[in-house]
Amino acid sequence: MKENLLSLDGCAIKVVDAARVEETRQRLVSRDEATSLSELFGLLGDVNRTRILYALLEAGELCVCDLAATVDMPETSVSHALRLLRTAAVVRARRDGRMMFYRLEDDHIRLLLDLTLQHLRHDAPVVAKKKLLKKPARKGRG
Amino acid sequence: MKENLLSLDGCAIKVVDAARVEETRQRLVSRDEATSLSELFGLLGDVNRTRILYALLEAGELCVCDLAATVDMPETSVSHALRLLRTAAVVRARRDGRMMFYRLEDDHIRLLLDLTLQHLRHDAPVVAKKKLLKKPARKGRG
DNA sequence: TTCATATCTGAATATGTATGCAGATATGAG
DNA sequence: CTCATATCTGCATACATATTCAGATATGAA
Repeated sequence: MKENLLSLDGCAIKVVDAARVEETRQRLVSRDEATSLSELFGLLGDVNRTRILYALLEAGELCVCDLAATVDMPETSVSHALRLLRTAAVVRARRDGRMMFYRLEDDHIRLLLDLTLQHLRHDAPVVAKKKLLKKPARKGRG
Repeated sequence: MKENLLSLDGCAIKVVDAARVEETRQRLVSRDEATSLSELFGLLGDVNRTRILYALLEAGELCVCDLAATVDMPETSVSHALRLLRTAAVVRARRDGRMMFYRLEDDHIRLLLDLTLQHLRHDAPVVAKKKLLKKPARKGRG
């Protein structure tokens, strides 16, 4: 009999390795941190914002209209996207006359984008792209 | 007169630095790559999945029930989350008897999680958390 | 075989989010 | 001042996504 019961907020949950669960729970990121992390990731989880960010990674700094031209999107959409990214301190804005120039906020962001792109290019398609896999087709991945 | 016109798919868009736009467009990640990248980021853009991943980062390997206990979520929710992560090759599953053990797929993922957590902890709150800024309060920014 | 356990899956709904439009704001020129 | 340009913002809707439930599958035990 390996199973144990671990009581969490008054609700008993069956666990196998209670010690490891307890230890992991203590070292786990807090809910607030997890929320912040997921909000950051969520911002990158949109194709248009992603393209904007990688455009900035390549270009260094671009104004809204050039950014819109680069990623081929209406300026309004780019502006909406940039607002979210700016609010989350993923990009930084600088005004020059009537124009706003945007660039990535810091090297953490650049590294994050670069690392993920490397991951993608080395590890092949990340997502099946379709509506998940209709068939499990669990084969060559062992 | 600095402005130029750059024609893209038959639609003229005003740009400031046409050369930089053109160069950036050529070096920009493709749409397919951007889609894959954003899908990966999108997977991390959910608090529950984020907590699951950081739990795996701490624990190394956990079965579904221990994972559920660790992050304090119903097993069904954890299973749903794991399916998405598994499909995207973010986590890897191993069966042992009736149980499935999950761990992070590779070091890219570990590095990504670690880097982002460092970014968060060094750079303070990533997102304002509220409904964006209610007041523009555009004042001291000049 | 039958039963119990651990996990998975599909469907419904409820919530969140992106997109485009219309108008607002900010800056520079005259 | 007025006008034009560059960007921003709020709102509405259309789309996507998380969550939950009920039932399915897979494995082990008897």
